[in-house]
Amino acid sequence: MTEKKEKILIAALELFAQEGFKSTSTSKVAKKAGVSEGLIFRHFENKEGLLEAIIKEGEERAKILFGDIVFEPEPKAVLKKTLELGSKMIENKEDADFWKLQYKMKWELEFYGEHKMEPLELALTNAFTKLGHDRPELEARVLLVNMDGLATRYFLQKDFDLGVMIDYMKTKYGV
Amino acid sequence: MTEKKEKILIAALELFAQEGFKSTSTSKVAKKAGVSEGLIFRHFENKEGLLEAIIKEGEERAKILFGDIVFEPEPKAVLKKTLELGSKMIENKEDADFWKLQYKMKWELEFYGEHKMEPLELALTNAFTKLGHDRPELEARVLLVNMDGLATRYFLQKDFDLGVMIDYMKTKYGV
DNA sequence: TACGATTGTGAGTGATCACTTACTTCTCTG
DNA sequence: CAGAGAAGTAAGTGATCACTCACAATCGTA
Repeated sequence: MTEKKEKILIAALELFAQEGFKSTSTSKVAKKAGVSEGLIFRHFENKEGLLEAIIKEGEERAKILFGDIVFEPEPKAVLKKTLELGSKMIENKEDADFWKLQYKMKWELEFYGEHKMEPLELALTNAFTKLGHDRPELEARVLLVNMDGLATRYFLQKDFDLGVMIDYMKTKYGV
Repeated sequence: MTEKKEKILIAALELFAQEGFKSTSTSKVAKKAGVSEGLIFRHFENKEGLLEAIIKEGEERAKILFGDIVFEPEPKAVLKKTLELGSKMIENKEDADFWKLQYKMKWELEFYGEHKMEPLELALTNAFTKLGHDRPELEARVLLVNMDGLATRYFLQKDFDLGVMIDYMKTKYGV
């Protein structure tokens, strides 16, 4: 990975997360990265290839984040860690940009990457089962739907206080 | 409102909801509506003016939907009707397109129309107060965040069963 | 029916899009 | 240090973009 290739990836992540994929021109990415436009197409097959490279890099982040939850044996700790995912996703600028891009792409490409969430959903279902819930699979889905709602609000509503909401939900779930 | 102007609005709503605002060209709208591209700019100042006209028309829908909840005196009925909003939003194709467009625009333009939700949030806070909740304003926000999550899933996840989720949440809230 | 206003068309406009090409500069290795 | 391959550039390419303009058809009304 050369220095300029890295600059292209970082500039593209930031711009795609801010303005969307289709609305960001390759010339804009090149300008922001401080390279010639042609270089983008030397390193990536096309504009979509650039997006794929960003997503692929980010999926490593997701594996680390989710892994910590999936292998947690204590059911209450599973709930706690899931709720705290929200804070972890935005701990630094590049992470926040990546997760924002993930949500943005869902709407731009109309594709919900449900398979990515499957292990998390299973871990939550398992946790709710252990905690004696009547409909653990629905309870798990409610929690995940809630997380989607929290992400929507956090990324789009300037004054939304994510911390307060997560704390409140923790007390609701008793964790 | 001439017949062709109406056709432009309907075609644009469908295309904007499907492919997004920026990614839909005016020539595509004209083709779908069966009119010349120039006519779009005779009836609307520019492409954004066309979008504004669609949003404005749709806001009447929102007022009707929300009004029924805001003026409901019985607190449990407020919760019930709020949860049932989800089903009402997608009762017919044009309504579903409009609400999908609303969510899509939030992400495309990065602007959460929080003021639109204010009366609903107040009504919910009031309902949770009457029902004796400790933190009614947070409880109201949790419910609205959940609705955002449900919308995200319904519009983006093909196999998402909205009815089951709404029914389950109704039992959770005891309504 | 005459005529002004509105509605509608189709062929433009320059700007910008993703991407290519011809070329130069750097870097690494035998 | 020669030379090959990788990295990088600048100036293009045709296609498509939002939008305009000159003109024609249609309409409401006096």
